[in-house]
Amino acid sequence: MYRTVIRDFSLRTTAESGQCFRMLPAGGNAFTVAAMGRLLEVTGLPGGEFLFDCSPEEYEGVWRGYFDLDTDYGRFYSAVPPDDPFLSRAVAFSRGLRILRQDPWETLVSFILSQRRNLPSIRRCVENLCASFGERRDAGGRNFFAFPSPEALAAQGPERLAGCSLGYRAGYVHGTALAVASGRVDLGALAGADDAELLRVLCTLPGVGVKVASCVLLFGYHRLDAFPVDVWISRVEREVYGGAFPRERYPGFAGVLQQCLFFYARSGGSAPEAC
DNA sequence: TGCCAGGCTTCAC
DNA sequence: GTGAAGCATGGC
Repeated sequence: MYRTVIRDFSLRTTAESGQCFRMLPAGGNAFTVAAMGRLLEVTGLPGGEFLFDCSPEEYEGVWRGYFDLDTDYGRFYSAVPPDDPFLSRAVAFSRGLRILRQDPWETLVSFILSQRRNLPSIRRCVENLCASFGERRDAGGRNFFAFPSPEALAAQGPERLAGCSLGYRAGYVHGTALAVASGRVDLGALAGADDAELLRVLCTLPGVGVKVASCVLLFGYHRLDAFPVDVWISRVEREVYGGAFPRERYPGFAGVLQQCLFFYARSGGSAPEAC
């Protein structure tokens, strides 16, 4: 067990913001996280304290980085100008949200699955994939399934993947798994590419367009300039910003604000009449 | 029951 | 180059 105080961190907001699909409520203020081939339970305590059910070494070596706890998010939020009341409300509503440093492969497949689905449905698909083709692991007496490797998914036919309720996306996942498992696309080497090159290469994968690739940049490669535009953000841009969100005003962290806007919009946030 | 969901691909034009 | 249709399935 490891107990520590963390500023500007909300488990619930981070878990429910739609950036990850295996961070689930575990009763009270606790959440379980399956990531990086590990299972973790985190509990929010009074006074900004958090209890991690892992050793101090694992916290320092794995989870501190995964939750991006060394980044000062207060700096991002305080940069929001008062002349943008909608964004100000979105940021206040999303306080404590952090952009997780997720595995690029898991992020890539998860967001291929996300197209034309809602969050509960995506979570179910991801869990189906893990239970069917992921490696069974034991975490201190609790069993869970790691996210399946590219090789494991490439070895399945699309029809077997479709058995996980992937629908027409089964072919996309299979084709992408083949490209990664064969080495045609090297997700590790792409960590050294600039944003434009990374986006370009990801868009060569089946089922990956600009939106999915942008999500992989933001959530899998921690490129905080990436700004995925989905149906919710598109709606906000159209109804609040007259066409396009001024992302150029927020160099280096527009993606953080995108996630706040997405979370706020999905939660029912709407523009005031004055906007 | 019907609409919609963190879109992408294909095919006219 | 651009716009529209088609796509599988589940949640609400």
